[in-house]
Amino acid sequence: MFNLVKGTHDVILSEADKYSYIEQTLIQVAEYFNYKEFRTPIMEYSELFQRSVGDSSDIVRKEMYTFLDKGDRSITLRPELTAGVIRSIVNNKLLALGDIPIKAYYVGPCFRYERPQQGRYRQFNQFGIECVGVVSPYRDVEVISLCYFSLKMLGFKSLKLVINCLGDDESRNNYKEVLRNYFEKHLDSMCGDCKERFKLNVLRILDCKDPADQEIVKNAPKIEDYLTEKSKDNFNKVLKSLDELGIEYEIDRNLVRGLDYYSDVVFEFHYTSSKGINYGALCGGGHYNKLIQEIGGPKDIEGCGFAIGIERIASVMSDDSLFDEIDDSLDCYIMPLDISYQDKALEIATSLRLNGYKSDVNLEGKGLKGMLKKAIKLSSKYALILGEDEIKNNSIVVKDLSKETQESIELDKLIDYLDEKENENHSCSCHHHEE
RNA sequence: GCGAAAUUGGAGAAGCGGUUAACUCACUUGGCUGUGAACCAAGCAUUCACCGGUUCGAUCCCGGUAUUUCGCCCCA
Repeated sequence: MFNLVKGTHDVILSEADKYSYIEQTLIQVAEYFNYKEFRTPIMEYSELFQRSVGDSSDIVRKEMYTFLDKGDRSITLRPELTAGVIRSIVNNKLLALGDIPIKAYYVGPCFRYERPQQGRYRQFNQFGIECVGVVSPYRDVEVISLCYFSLKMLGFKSLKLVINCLGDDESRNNYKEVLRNYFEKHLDSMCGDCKERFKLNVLRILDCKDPADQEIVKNAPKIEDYLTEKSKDNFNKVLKSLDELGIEYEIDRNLVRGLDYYSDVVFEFHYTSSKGINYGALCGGGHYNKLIQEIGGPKDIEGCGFAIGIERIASVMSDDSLFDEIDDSLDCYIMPLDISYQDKALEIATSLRLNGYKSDVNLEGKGLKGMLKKAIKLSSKYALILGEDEIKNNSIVVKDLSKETQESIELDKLIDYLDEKENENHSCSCHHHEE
């Protein structure tokens, strides 16, 4: 027996159904917003992530699966999908076609060397979108609302949007300098991580959870006082538009997010269940001004996107019972009572399948009782019994497992019979609804 | 990377330094030779994550390894 590699998990059976359901729902919403699918490689050159995600991020510093291939090239299993998608947009010169904006959605596995926990794995799946070529703050609103509707579609009721504005380059550079001056005075009393953050990316000190440091952060200069007019104006437009869309938000001036490429609008959606359990952030994203250029694309093209962890969503949805019953029932279960009838049973199954009936055949040769049990276990609507008499008369017994009735039907008329029964069922149930 | 706990059949799960590893469910077979339940009978862990140590003897105690879970860190 082999153990799973630490932090990996099998997604199988009903768990796989859940994942499909989540992904299909997300894809559907993205397509309604006119986003197109992008599938990029799982491996990229390491430098791509160093440049985009940023050397100061924890992802690059300690969480990447990086290795040398046989040609001594440094390869990394993607820790997130934005960088690869942007690279692909740049490499394929999509921006040169003047088709701005490029609206991309993506789903797939990502890899981070982290401590695994419930709903958090080293190989995990992300869904996300990127809108590249953003020239209006309302694009940011579109991205946020797409995210919001996706979560609503999945059944999350009480969502809270947490939002902040990091400003454009000019705003941020001004602000960073002021912050550096401020924190420099307090640095001695701050935690080791913060000392490191001070050197790498001073903004991330704002995120620190250490209570003592939070006190210092409280009195730190605020980004809102250093935003350029343009950044401030854009952010206000975004907020106003969110009001109009009825998306409730809370401004958190310390929301920074761990990836270095964000600028201007950054956001997260937080969820609290009806039972009052706070699950924290379900997804996050934001706007980026320089990322495209950083990856070798044209200057002054901006983008916006967000990503959702499928594992995290599935874990929260399971915990909060947000999954509807997923129907994996069977229409027909064919039970040949003797192995010599198995080929006939397969023939019947094929005909049923071609006519749209999800069918399975018992080829394990149990007794009739055992086969019936199996049919029930598979939650089949009908059990089709094929025995000596039926073979002789070229017929089959159709047993309705919910009604506990059965009839012997000529094989030629089997499909017609089932069609009729299905119609009856439908009209029957419709009748009930009308009354 | 740091700290803590856990790991017993297909599943849930008791158990104790000493040879039948309880109980429940599921499953298999038969009673019932072509019909779902119930009942009855029998079967279902040469083994308690793995490796080593202590011991006359280890599922139990000790050490190591693996994985999982929780917290930190972090992230979405």
